[in-house]
Amino acid sequence: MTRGVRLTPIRYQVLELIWGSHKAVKAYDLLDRIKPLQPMAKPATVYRALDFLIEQGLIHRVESLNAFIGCSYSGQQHEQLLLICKLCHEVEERAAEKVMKTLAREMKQLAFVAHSKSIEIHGICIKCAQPMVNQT
Amino acid sequence: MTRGVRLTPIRYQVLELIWGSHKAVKAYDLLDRIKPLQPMAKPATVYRALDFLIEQGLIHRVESLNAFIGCSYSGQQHEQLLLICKLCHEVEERAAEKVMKTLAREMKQLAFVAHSKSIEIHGICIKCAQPMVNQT
DNA sequence: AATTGAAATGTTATGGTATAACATTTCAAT
DNA sequence: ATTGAAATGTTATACCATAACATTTCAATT
Repeated sequence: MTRGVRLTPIRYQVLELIWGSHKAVKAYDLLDRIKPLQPMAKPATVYRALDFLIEQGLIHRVESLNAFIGCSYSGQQHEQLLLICKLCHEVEERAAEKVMKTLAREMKQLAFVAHSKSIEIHGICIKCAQPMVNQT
Repeated sequence: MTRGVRLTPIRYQVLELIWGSHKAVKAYDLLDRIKPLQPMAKPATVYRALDFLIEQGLIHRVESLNAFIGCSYSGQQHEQLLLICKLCHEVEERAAEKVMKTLAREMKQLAFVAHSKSIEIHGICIKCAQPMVNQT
């Protein structure tokens, strides 16, 4: 039986597109952008690749945007929060260990067994806030 | 100019339906369920009511479910996390002040100005875990 | 009581997101 | 060469959400 995980051309192309953007990417935008490479591509093509990449921990789904972002800590731990800038739309991933620890303590206290977490913060990133400061 | 906020029949009916459920409710389910009361109702009818109720802080959108849940702390603070049980599908809202404080500290350190937060934890709630324990 | 203007609702249409179901192909292990 | 699971192709459809414009409601004003 084959046991190796296969990063096929389609999957790789989707991954490249996602990793090439610091903004979250939408499934149908991905579809448009892989069509030149994979003229046969249809929604299912993209969604299957996305499912695979998420399973492998190579990308994350951004629930509040219905979009996808490359994982900055691939292979490592899998607790992170996402900082989503309303201005530049860039998404930053942070491990935020203290937050996660506090959260874990809280869950334990409530006897809630967490399987997965979606922590998404919308606001203004430092790069977008800085220029405003300079306009004194 | 009218300044009072108006909880019209449609809005009230939608709110009642959402508050009557401990599970997150989908927009089109709401549509089906208000149709007996409001035969004219269409998707926009429901989505407008939902927008209003969210603005007023009476309900929350559950991003990871594309669904809506009543707010347990209406009118008060508005930092909360949602615990979503995979088994019974009930959603519990928690203020989790320690978590929020830790998160605020983290945001400050990163100079990220948070406007809104979506913190959704999927797992098994205490009520659903308990029965398993009893099956010794 | 009539006027008025904003808020709310009615209505039609469409766009965006995602998956089910079944057919076919690929590919590594045998 | 065979084979069987994984991947992909293909068609269809379901689900989620909003745009745009028409009409109605209703409280404040005249």
